[in-house]
Amino acid sequence: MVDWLALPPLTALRALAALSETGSTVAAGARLNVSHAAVSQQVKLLEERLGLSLVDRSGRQLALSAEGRQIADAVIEGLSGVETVIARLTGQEAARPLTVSCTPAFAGAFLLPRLADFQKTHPGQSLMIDPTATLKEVGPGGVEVALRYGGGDWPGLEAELLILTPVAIVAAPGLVPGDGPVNPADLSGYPWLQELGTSEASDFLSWHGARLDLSQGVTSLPGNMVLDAARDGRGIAVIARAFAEADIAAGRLRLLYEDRRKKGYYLVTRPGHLRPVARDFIRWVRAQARG
Amino acid sequence: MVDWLALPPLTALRALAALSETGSTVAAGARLNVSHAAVSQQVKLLEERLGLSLVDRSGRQLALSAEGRQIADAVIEGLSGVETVIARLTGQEAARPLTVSCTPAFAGAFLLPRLADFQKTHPGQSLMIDPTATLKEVGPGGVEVALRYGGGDWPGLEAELLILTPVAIVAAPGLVPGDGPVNPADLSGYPWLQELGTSEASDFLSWHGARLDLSQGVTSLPGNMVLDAARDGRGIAVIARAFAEADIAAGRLRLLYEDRRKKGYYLVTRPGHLRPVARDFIRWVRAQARG
DNA sequence: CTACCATGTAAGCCAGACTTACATATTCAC
DNA sequence: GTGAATATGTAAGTCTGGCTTACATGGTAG
Repeated sequence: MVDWLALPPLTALRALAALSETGSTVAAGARLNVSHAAVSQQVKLLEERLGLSLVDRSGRQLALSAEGRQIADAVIEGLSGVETVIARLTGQEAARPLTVSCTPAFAGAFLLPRLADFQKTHPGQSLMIDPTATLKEVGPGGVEVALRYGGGDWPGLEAELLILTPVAIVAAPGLVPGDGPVNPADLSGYPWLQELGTSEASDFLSWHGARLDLSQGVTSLPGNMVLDAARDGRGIAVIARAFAEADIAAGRLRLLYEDRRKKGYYLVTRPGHLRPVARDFIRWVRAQARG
Repeated sequence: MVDWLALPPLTALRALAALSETGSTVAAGARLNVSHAAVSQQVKLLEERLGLSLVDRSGRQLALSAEGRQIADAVIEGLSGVETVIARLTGQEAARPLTVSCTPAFAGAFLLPRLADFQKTHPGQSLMIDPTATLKEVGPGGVEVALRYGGGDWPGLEAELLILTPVAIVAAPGLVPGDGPVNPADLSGYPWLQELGTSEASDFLSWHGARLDLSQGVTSLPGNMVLDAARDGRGIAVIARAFAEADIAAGRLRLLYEDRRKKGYYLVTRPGHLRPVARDFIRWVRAQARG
């Protein structure tokens, strides 16, 4: 147990150590990036504090006394250990790939198609994508950035809105003819489509399930196959509107209903420091979302 | 080789270490005698500096991350080593007897008769007397204080005049009758007396030797026997005047000649810090010399 | 003798370290 | 549920330890 209050000023110990390494106040000052006078005064203060003679001043050049040397050696050894640990940790951290957690929908629709650009604009930075339907634990040493769909209110985490996009119900015009919004409760007798392994649609369905006619079943399909099946008129799709936007605009899909809740894709991080690679990634994702 | 400039602020490292020991900014602050806010800010600065997340802030109470713990452990270990060395050195130094070097004449005439008083007024302090005719090396770890006879100009050392006392030539009035000063060259046919093992008289004799009649020889006697022999008329004594002062005043010895050179007994130390026991001793000797 | 270099000291400056005040969140007891 | 206690963070102001600057002294080399 170190008695912190009894320990002499660390600045003075450091000055003695640098003097020990160099044998000169001028050189020690250069090492510490201070003037020789600062070193001289710190060492003198240390002598007074400890009641020891740490320096032999009988010659023109200073020499450390036996006591001075012992203390300086201990300081150098101690702080050398600290330096080593820090170098190891910051080195590890710098080299470790960034782990990004996101839904498979987002990975497939947004991230993977753009990954080559990130790698081109950020050479040497590596990325690991952890595709999960649920929010993974976010924090140092694991998932550092999550791209999640939701309302942005994850407790203990910081969330920055990336793309505001509600869940939408869409269908091919041929399947559900007509114009304008439809009350979801009126959509009966249709098969439903959702994306396999994501939470966006299933959250919506579990929220609205009591009010929908799901008697014809809900089919879960992976990735873009939901959109394909919807366009082909094989069912009503529940999907994040952003992903259906192009088809809606082109008239291939009709927007039947849009969820009122403000939901979207967020950049989610844990409060605390982010590594440079994480910060780079966040900046890049922002730019990509802005398009 | 520690890269001093790359090392983070030692104050911040210390704050992290104290936080690691306590798990609370408030308790760490108490340990360091600073406010909790100081600890909080230092740790945060350290995180920013290193680009690492050192603390897990997800709960009410702080917990160190794996990295934070590693660094804190290294700091504690390193400074604990420094603390141990310092404790050992200051402990040793405090307990080590003070070594005082002086001429046998001074030891016999001044120091030893008074030693009981020093020991009475400074319980627990121990003294070692190193009686030598010549000036011993003065410095930390060895002779810390010397009581020397001379002109006070020892290079590289600090000298404080204690007793100004020239060398004197004295003799019993019966041996050398008369009154007033005598030219030393006129003292021929007499045997001479000096103190054995001291430098005061022998320095004088070697300085004046060419001008004195030493044909009847120079007898070296220990300690007070010089004064005894002089009083008995067995020879002319060369001695520091201070030691013959009482006999001169009482008329037992006649002052024949007094050296012009300003010489005396000096407290001699090496520049640098003195241990408390050395400082106590010096203070005491001063008081004793003042009478 | 001059120039250069090393160290020490004193005095003034100033930025890092700290305090203080306030805010927010959590926990506990009633 | 409410209020009190406790923990941490943040911002802004304070202050003092650490530093710079200027000067002095001493040693060395040419």
